[in-house]
Amino acid sequence: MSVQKLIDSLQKHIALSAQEQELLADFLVFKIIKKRQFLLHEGQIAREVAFVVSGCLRSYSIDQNGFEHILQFAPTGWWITDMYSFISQQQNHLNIDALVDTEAYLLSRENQLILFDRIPTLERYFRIVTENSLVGSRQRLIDNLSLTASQRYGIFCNTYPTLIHDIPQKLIAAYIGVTPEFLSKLKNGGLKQKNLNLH
Amino acid sequence: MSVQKLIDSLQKHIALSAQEQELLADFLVFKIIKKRQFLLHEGQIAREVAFVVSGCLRSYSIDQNGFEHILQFAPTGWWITDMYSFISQQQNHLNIDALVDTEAYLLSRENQLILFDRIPTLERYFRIVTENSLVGSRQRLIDNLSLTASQRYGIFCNTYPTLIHDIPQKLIAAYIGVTPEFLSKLKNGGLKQKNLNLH
DNA sequence: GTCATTTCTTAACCTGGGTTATTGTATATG
DNA sequence: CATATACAATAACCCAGGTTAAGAAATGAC
Repeated sequence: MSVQKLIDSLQKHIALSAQEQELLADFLVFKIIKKRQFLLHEGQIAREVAFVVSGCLRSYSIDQNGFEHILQFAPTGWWITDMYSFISQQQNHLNIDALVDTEAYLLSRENQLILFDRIPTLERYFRIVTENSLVGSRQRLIDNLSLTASQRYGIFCNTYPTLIHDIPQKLIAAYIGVTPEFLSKLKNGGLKQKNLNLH
Repeated sequence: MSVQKLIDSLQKHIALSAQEQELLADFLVFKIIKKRQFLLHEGQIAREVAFVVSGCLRSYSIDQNGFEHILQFAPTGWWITDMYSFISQQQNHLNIDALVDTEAYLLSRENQLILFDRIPTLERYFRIVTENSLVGSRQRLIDNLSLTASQRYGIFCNTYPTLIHDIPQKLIAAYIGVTPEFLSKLKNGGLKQKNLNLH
């Protein structure tokens, strides 16, 4: 059973008894999201958070001019949702779809809060995961404020080494914050780049 | 006693018994940070998270070219730390200093983790606060990816209406991600701005 | 008050990255 | 296997925002 992958991920941070594992498993919903299918559409409410067992999801917003901006990639082992909508249960502004055929476990906010009362260490697990996400998000903010597009591309390649070959390049552009044309220029057009030292 | 301000903030999200309040208070350290004094220097370890009772702190990083980029302002009622360093207890990359004379309560990571075991609802409180911070950080990322400097300035004014008049304008520039010169041009130079509709 | 320091404004010029458009190349789908 | 459809590359031109510099205004220290 592939719930095990999720349990394994939890056990890296907390210990769960057999009973607790069962209880948790009862609250999870398994779902297959085919390539290009949506898990969440802008304007809906993000009732669930998803744990990716295989494949890859992404969350992104669409701006006034119709351009996509990718907030997060979620390969195997990652959690993904529209956090704003998930915690407030208000209309979201993000889309979440599958880059390839994907298997995931869904946990609704309602069930999550129930489980927090019954399994306190589960609340600890999500506290830790959220702390880590916050660190990642803030680091990316700093990178966007202080680095050139070329440096951000370098960091992307280090951070998601597997993704580079598996996803269309225009998605990488939408993540690092440039147009596909410019990323192409960066990679091939030679463009003089002074600083490529990553950390 | 000004611990009450902190307790009040907690009680918005969780309920604490009188005993729990006392226990918590025992683990807090009160500190005054004078204007321009540092709470944390790049290269140290962020042993504590700070709750601002009065005044205002900020966290920022300095890039390769010596430019400051502000990650967060923390006026009254906000928590602030270098989250990366705080949770990993590794060397941080942020500076935290006071924009005006500031009073704060400090809670060390060590004590925080002890309290999480003794007062489970406190872990809940920080889980919630961290979730909210993550939402804010991700929204700011999207804003930086999809909006013009002028729009970001508008959002800043809405988000921190009190700060605008209290802090030097160059700090606002360092937050929204432009040079002070360009922000000045934005405000005075007239510059044609098509879109100022905020949301 | 006076001198020094920091902040703000203005202006001329520069550049990283965007826009638009064309052509080429994979990948789907019938 | 042909033909849509999505993706990538290249190039000419454009602009938001950066750079440099120099003076004006505010703030602070004595």
